[in-house]
Amino acid sequence: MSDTAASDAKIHLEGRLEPRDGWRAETCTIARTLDVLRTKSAMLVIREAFYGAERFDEFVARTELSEPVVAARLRELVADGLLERTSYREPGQRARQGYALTAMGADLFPALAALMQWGERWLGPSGVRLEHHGCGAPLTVELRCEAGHTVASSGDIGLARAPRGSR
Amino acid sequence: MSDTAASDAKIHLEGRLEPRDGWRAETCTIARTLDVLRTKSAMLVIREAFYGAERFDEFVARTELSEPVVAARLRELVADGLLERTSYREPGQRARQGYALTAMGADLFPALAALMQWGERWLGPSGVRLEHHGCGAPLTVELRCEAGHTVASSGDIGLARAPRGSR
DNA sequence: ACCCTGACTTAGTGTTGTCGAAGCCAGGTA
DNA sequence: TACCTGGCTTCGACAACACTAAGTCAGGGT
Repeated sequence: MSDTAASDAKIHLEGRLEPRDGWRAETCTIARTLDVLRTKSAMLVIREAFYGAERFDEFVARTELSEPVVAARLRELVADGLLERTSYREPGQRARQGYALTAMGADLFPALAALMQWGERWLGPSGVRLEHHGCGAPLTVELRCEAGHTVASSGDIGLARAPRGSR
Repeated sequence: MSDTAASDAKIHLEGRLEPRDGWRAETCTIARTLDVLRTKSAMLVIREAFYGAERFDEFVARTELSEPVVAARLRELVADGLLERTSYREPGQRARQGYALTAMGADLFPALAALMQWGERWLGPSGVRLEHHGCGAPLTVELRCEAGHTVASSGDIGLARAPRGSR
């Protein structure tokens, strides 16, 4: 556990991310994001895409979901732009279809990694971990501000109205 | 968007996080984590806890969920150790109950922030953003390895069996 | 020409999540 | 003491999600 969390129990965002009110569900990015990742099964499909699954069967076997569910999720995720269809041909086989993450889908990686990190920390180790290719050091997800500070935990974070037109 | 993503479209974890097989659903941290965050409504409740909600009504009003659902999620999240009951008394009022994030719950912040960041990037801006208290600079979620490198995207990441007994 | 395999779809059914409306209880205020 | 408010719980109905089992279809191999 160490330094990061647990040093400050009972935080609930001091300063409270005040300007809550006035921007509700329609606006909220988290709600909108959860609408795209509709369900748990979608997350599992995406997880397997990261783990390298490409073919329908692989998704079915590895997610341990039923075929209809996998088919539905793949269709939706393609429609939403997280995955795209690819086709490939193994020698002596007919052309087959596969699925690959788009840039949009691949960019979910930090979120997946954050969930993974939380699970490792609080639900116990799983026996696998992410590491940086090349240097082999374990990966962590961190919050940093553009001024370069590493932000410890939810303590000193504020919610601000974004300056209009800023990305 | 800049440098981080989209520079490398169509990645699906090069190197493919190979050792997939042999560790399945029971083991997988992501699946276990999603079991705790059962449903979308649980995430919304946690989101509001971060935004400073403490009282039952606040959760109901702000999550826009029904009372029975909020009651059920709060009960479960308390049972799972993400929230804890508090009691407080406003002057001239009777003692009331509230809910606050525990260290375990608060530690989910990076995951929420990562989802938020993804949503802002790919689903369009919402008008709010997170910033570092004190310095006021916007926050980002980053993957870094312990050797200090910032890892661009899912490109150069590997999955390794964790050395036994490591945290 | 026939069979096989991969990639799905369709049909029927059970489970889980959510909702609105209403009810209940405890502690304060009037 | 009677009423009000916050914080729930109960009820009945509905929609979303998942599962099993079976069927379809296209292309290759034999």
